[in-house]
Amino acid sequence: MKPLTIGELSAQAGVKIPTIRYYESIGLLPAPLRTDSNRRTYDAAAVSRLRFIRHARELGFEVDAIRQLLMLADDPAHPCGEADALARAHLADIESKIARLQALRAEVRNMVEPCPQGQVRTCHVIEVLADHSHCLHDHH
Amino acid sequence: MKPLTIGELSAQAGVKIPTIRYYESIGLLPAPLRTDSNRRTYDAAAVSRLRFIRHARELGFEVDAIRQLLMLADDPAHPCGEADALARAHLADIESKIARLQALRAEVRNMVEPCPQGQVRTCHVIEVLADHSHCLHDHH
DNA sequence: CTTGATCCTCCAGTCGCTGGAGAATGTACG
DNA sequence: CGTACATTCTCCAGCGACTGGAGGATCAAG
Repeated sequence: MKPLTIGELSAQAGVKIPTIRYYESIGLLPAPLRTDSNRRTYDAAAVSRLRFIRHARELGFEVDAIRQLLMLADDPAHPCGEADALARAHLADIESKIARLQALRAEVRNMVEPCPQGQVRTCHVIEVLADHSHCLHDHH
Repeated sequence: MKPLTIGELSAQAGVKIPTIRYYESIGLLPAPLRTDSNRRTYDAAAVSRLRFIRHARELGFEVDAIRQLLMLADDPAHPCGEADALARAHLADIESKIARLQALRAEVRNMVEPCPQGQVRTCHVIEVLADHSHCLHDHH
């Protein structure tokens, strides 16, 4: 197969060119071969790897977690438990984010709803922000 | 009232000292008076303002939004609609974040659950990440 | 008077990119 | 073959919202 330019890799994987170079610089992508004129050349494996990275990023995995997942993926004989543990930790993280955002939504709703569209002097939004005791919860 | 040091302000408002200086540098907090030996001195109004900022940050408002809210709060005769609009925009943002995280949670659950604890070769986590087509949705 | 806490400024780092400058190539058209 | 334009290269700076360290000055207590 003929090798790909960075632009083609970018198009095929859906990742911007500067981001590809950034991933290389932090060691997520291996440094590719270069042409005589110093341009990066990629093969199909690079497309897969970059898609893997992109997908994991879209799912909210941090770069360090992706680094571990890639190492695991590179070793097919490796027991699955570690990848599973990473994903489960990520799931727990997502769930706590959801819970916090839901509490937050309740606060902000409480802030917005009784606003009588008057002046700032009597505005519930400003008042709530100025005084924490108007909050539904105080754990934040 | 006797003025506060930056450390006292920090303790009373629950905001770290470097963060206070940072807020001053970006114009969220006005530059305070200084002692003869160049130390910052604050009054009770600074505590309120900083608490307002902290509270808004905890509720996830961005600094730019807080800047606007502060200007509104500083002008009691101002109509309430703008503060309300800011809060409502923020509410919509929170709701979309929750929706995205819930979709994400479904993906990651789908990734984790059927994992038979075998080897990476057959690991669902790795497989899903490597191939987007295993996803429940493809809008991400 | 000494010790340790607090404060000052400045600068660099965090994370995950993003984009610009300026130079060197590659490609397409006439 | 020349010219124009697209693409790529490296390096560096910036985003947001802090955080922390270095190195020095000053304060408060014993």
